[in-house]
Amino acid sequence: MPKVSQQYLQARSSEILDAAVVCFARSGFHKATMRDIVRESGLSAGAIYNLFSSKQEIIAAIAARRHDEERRLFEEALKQATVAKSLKAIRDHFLSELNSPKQRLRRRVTVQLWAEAQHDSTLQKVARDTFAKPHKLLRDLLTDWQHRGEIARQMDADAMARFLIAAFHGLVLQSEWDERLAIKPLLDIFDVLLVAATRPESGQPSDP
Amino acid sequence: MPKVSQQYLQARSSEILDAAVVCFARSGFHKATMRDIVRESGLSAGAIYNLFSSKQEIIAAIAARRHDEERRLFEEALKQATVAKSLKAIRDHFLSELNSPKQRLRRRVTVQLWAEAQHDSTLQKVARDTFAKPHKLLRDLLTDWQHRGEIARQMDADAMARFLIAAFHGLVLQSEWDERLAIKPLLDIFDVLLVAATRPESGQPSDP
Amino acid sequence: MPKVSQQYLQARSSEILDAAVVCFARSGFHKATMRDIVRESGLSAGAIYNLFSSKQEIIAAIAARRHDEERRLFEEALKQATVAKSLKAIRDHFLSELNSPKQRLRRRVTVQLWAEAQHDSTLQKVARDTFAKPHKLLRDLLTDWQHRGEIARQMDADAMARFLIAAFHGLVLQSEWDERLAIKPLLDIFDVLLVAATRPESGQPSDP
Amino acid sequence: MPKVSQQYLQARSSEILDAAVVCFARSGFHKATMRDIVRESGLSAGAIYNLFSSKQEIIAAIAARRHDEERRLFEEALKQATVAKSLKAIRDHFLSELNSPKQRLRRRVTVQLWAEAQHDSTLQKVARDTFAKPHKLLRDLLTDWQHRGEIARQMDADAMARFLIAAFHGLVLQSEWDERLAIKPLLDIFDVLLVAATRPESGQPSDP
DNA sequence: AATGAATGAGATTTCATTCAT
DNA sequence: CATGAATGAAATCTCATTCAT
Repeated sequence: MPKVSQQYLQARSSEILDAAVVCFARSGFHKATMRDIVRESGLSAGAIYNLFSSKQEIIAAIAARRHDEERRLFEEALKQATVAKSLKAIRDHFLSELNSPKQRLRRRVTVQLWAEAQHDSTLQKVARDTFAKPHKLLRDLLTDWQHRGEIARQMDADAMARFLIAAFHGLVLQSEWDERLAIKPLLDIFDVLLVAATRPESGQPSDP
Repeated sequence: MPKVSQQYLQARSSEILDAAVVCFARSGFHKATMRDIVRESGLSAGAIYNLFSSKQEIIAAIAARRHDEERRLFEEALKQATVAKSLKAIRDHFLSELNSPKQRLRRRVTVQLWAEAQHDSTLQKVARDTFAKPHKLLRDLLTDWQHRGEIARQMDADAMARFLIAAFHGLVLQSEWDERLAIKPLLDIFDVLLVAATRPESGQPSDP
Repeated sequence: MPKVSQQYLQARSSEILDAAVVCFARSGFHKATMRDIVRESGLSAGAIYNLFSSKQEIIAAIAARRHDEERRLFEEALKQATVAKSLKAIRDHFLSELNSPKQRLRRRVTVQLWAEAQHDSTLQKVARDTFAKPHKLLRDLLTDWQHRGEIARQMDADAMARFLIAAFHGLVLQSEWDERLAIKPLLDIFDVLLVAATRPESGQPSDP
Repeated sequence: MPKVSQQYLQARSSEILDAAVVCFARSGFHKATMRDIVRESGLSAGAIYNLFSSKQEIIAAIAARRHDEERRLFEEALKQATVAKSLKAIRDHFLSELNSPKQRLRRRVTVQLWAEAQHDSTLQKVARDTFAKPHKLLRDLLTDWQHRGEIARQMDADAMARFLIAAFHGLVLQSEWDERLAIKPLLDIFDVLLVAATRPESGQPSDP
């Protein structure tokens, strides 16, 4: 007979992570103290250390949670009927998230994870995967499109996928620097890029 | 009549910042200690504190230096004879920097500055400016192109500039995650996007 | 339901203050280090900082404790049946304390508090109060005596109270400079002053 | 041939001590830094260290200067024609100094010297002497008076001198705590005490 | 299981003093 | 002699983590 249900533990863990995200978004990984997280979560230090063996592990758990969400999101998008619709779903998700106040904390912590991953091999692995998996899915989507002939064959799908994801990441930063980032024009730019890719002749870029 | 020349002090400051960048790139702003910087610089703690009144101020000075370099770089690019050449200079600079080992430390610290700026108003201001100035210059460059009729008028120059810079920033992250990021395909993608912009629905080809 | 009782915390605080007094008496506020206090108290740095948020706050707590003791002491003295007995109690307390070795540490720290209060507004307030309350009580005691006609009406009770307290304070210094200060002759001088006050020019002898 | 005249050095030393007194009065011995004194004096660190080999030595020189002034003052007072006039001169000097704004810095530093002397044997010696010499002179003055029969023989001249000096010292503290200390009533109290001493019968104190 | 007081290594910063120029 | 940049020992305080209750 388990002392507490698995479910209870998971809920408890989740609460802790939520509290930690609030603290980290507010003060950063290093300025936020365990005491802050204790206070924010309403639990005790001991209770937290029963579920996470260190502050670093809390950060890792946040990163892992992010990773899962990202993966699920891409998987959802890929269920669309056509490649075009899938791309549109991805586009819409990322861009609309950009100035959702509800996602603000999440975005702030994401930027910190990029920095922290430089010096923590666990986070590094998660960060790489969080990029690699969507990158692969997006690349395959574009490749699929190419094979169907709807997109220039000479277009490098891998690079295009990289480029799109890079832009999404860069826009996360811009949403930090500019509270009221206009999304609509960015949606259009995104489309321009994809439309460009669908014009075979554009595959041979001119010298701008 | 100062005992030591302005030039000497500037050189000394610069040495300190270089040492600090090495330490910060290696361990991160928070795990790198002042003692590390003292050791790396070969100076004494006091000598450093004569020029910078806190660790945070060293970080701010690194950010300011970055800001200046970025600005100078864009100004150089804008001296090119044509808009197309200016864009090419910018593209080449950013993309070639991406896997220059010499710039590796710099890139790592840049990512940390993004995170740190969230909780330090001085850095925040510098970060915003470091984005805003290039953004404005690039936007004006594209607008200029539009006015000359070499680019579709319905293209939103502001958003396009944002998007390009976002991609550069995002690629800085990817260069962290993938040591051997292939640059050539990305150069091509960049061109595709610009070509796309020059080939509006009206189908009028742009300046080659 | 606190994990440790209020009483326990108070006892712990008191131990820390005792240890601090030993260190401060030995080396002075500035030459005594927190490490000294940690060692002397047998606790850890963290345990001390849980109860006092800075070294300065420890000093303030010592001053406050002194203030309370002084107040209590005067209140005790005032419970005596007659004004004359109250004055005698006060006189005896202050003068006998002067070369009590047990109070030696306390006296040394008192002198330091006078100096420290010049540059710390919290201590300044406490120092002022520690003087003002006894001064008021003593003044009122003397005034009471005047109203009963047992002391010359032209005597300035406020100034007399000031003068007596000044002498007590000055003798604290002398006890520093002269380890074997003779108390008896000072008791006599004190009485002379009071007797003088009771024999105004009108030559009416006072209450014996 | 002396590089610089003796006189010049003395003037320079004096300037340094003046600057130091300003700094010490403002911030206390420990919070005032050598850099503060350098700035206040308008000299360089090296120039100061040529004349004083340490900060502690500057403090000692301030104490010594005080000592000399005090001694000179008493010697002046003793030149008066009668004992009564000498006492009056001493009384007037000390009490009038109490709220002279010009002497304010001096008084503040005096209090600090009392504290500092506890942990510096050089200062301790000076402090003791600064008390002992006036004490002896005052005691002898009172004894002289006794021998002339103008004061009760059973009065303890030593204790009376101690008591008076104690009161002067205590009033220095009160002038710190009460910016507008009224002097006149204190002058009167002082006189009452001396008058009491001149009444032989008061030598046998009653029990107050 | 839960609690939160205690731990103590280690971080940043200061500042009296020196000495090359 | 004067200067003031450099030194570096040492001080205060923090905070992730533990463990007796």
